[in-house]
Amino acid sequence: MPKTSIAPAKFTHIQCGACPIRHRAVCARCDDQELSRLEETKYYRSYEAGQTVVWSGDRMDFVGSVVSGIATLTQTMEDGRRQMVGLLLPSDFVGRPGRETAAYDVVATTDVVMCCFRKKPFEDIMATTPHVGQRLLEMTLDELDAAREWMLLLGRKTAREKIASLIAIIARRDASLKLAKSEGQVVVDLPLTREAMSEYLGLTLETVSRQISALRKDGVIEIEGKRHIIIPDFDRLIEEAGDDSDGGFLV
Amino acid sequence: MPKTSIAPAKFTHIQCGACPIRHRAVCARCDDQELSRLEETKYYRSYEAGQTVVWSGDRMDFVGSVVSGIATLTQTMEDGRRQMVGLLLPSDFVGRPGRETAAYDVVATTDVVMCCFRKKPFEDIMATTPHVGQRLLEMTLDELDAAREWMLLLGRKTAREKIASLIAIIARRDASLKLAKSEGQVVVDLPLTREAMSEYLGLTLETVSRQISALRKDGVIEIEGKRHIIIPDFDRLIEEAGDDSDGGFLV
DNA sequence: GGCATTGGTTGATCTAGGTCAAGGTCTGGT
DNA sequence: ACCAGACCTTGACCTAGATCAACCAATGCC
Repeated sequence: MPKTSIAPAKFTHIQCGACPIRHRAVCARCDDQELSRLEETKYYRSYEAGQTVVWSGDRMDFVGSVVSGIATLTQTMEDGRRQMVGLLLPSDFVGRPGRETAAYDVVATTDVVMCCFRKKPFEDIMATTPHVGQRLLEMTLDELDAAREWMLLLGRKTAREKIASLIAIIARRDASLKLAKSEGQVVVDLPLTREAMSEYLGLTLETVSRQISALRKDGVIEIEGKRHIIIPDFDRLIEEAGDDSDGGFLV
Repeated sequence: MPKTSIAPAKFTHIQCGACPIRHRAVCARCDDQELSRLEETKYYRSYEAGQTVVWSGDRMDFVGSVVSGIATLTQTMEDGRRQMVGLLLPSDFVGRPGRETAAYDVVATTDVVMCCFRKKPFEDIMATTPHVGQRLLEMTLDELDAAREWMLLLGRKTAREKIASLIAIIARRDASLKLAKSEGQVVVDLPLTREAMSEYLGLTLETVSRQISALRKDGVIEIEGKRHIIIPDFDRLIEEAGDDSDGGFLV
């Protein structure tokens, strides 16, 4: 495609044309030259469920975003205590421009496809294309907000509130939500094992299991199988989560 | 001291000439025009210890950075449980470009001087001056890292480890460190009450008090008065903090 | 100087959640 | 069909930290 004159506000997305979710993607109004420079270095990688994408401390020479599946960022202490510090859903960004080595373990929780860019060219484009950096700033600020909400959860919520919060958080970001919500109830498929939930919430997996059972017994949620959850009354769940600010979403 | 000619390679900082700490400030290599645009909207505000700078949910039409003193970001649940989610030391940035209302209570823990810019002009400058956004991205990424370290602390560390971690964190950012370190021991003045510490750490203030006493009894720290702490062996403190990655600082 | 207030310590007791242990259920492989 | 292994649940018991309460030491105010 030949470069035409000054295009009228082209909204292009760095990651790729194929990535289904655009609204949170690293996006830019790039001209063709910029786009092609990125396209050159773009590539896809797939990971199987359970596979580690990068180990904390390892050299990480790419950045990217999750196209499909779910990955986590986790910190580990010497004695093995683990705390999840990031939950990466499709469209989320991975990697830090300007950093050499990974600061956290990145693990594929389900099968994951990622859209990657080698870091060096990406950084070059960031330096020359303000849009990219601006979008990245926006996304990083969102992540910081999420981290702070998460800190309240870790520091002050009870186990029951933590579980309710997690279910609400996942429900809010789950695509299935929009469909099911209109039918009066919210349905979620938990993409995490009980152990992963415990690492997210700062609990043991036994406590997670018990509190899920308790919420079921009290009618806050219904469970089919292990992972499929029906929320008959979302407001009730929010109440159980003890959320003050509900993330400004869906209430 | 009279102002001399145009300094070579102007590294100017948005916040102001007076702000003592420059390395973490929102900095830019601005030309004179850009600088003057910012100068126009710059102003200082002082707050007394204990005073609330902004309430969560309030309109916040400025951004700024801490010049002196210490402020905190805190989240509160309906029933009054409180969790600190940000500790703002001199040079730290406050406020989120692109957001209308404050998401957290901002409280001056000590007397605080802040260097502020009205948000609208600041955002305009961000849009036209890439350096500013780039610096802000860098700072936000640092904050995100700090938040994730904090999440590990909240989710997995024992009360004793939390206290040791907090002392280490403050010591690392304390200016007095450099002097004292060279003399073989590290000296810190805790800028927080026991209650503020408990809100930082997700503990009660009684537990904070007890664990500080315990660390003193075990010789990890020495205490003069209530707030003045001497760390005879910083490595020992780090060990007590259970830190895996020690923030890449001072070890 | 007396007294209230704020910030801190310490003790006694209670409990939410951790730990240890025994099963249960599902899935895939042979 | 049987088995192994991952994943989950539930029970019994224990402990770190919360809660409740008394008290101490500065500081500021009249």
